[in-house]
Amino acid sequence: MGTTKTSHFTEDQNRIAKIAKALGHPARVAIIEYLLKVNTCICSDIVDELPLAQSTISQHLKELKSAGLIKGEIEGASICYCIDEKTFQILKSYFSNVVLTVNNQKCC
Amino acid sequence: MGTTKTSHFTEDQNRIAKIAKALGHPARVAIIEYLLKVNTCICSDIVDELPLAQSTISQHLKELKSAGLIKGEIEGASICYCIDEKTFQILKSYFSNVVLTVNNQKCC
DNA sequence: AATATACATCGTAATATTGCGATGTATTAG
DNA sequence: CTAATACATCGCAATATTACGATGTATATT
Repeated sequence: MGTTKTSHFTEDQNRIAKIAKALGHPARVAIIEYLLKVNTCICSDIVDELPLAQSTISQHLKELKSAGLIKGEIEGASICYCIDEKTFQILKSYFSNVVLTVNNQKCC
Repeated sequence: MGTTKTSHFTEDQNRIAKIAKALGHPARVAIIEYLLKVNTCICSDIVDELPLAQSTISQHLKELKSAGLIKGEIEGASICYCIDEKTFQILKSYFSNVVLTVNNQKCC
């Protein structure tokens, strides 16, 4: 027990769940919002920005990257992280669709 | 340790994180999609639909409700659950905004 | 009143997440 | 070559999540 029964759900449901899960932590939301604010790709600045240890930030970045929410590119000694637009587009479409569908139905 | 440092982040970041976290499980995504499909509010049907025990479904519904993603209304002996449009509207707006902001910036 | 239906909650086992310090690896600076 | 900078990864402790069966509570049926 304790393990999510991934295989019982559709690929799409698992995909959305994985992306949502990656955003399911305030630090990771904060990282995304920071990346949006600074326009350009930044990396170790995030460690200065957030009240978390470097190793913790690194872990969060790993999760965001693995969910496709950010991209990272080696730039000399440091790594340039930035928003991965495609995945956010998926979220936008997904929720736009949900709202559209809900609009056409009455609720309890 | 092991606890999220909620207090270090903005209310908004915690709110988005909580909603995203609630969607961060394929079973809960499946529940939302099921509710979208059946148009009307349903309840114990979800137990028949998903390969999970009744107690597990009940827990998932509790999380979805606490995040504001669904509403539940007592209807005799059963409870009528349905999508809470407002929260999905928040998500739609949030991600629309992200996509808009990203569009105006170049990346690595 | 007794039973059935529809949930919610409790207890608990297995596993995952969060966070940190310490350590490892690669690039850059001197 | 050495030291510094910029990360990633490891190992651990604390806590949270997932899932289930068992049990509790409320309404509905007989």
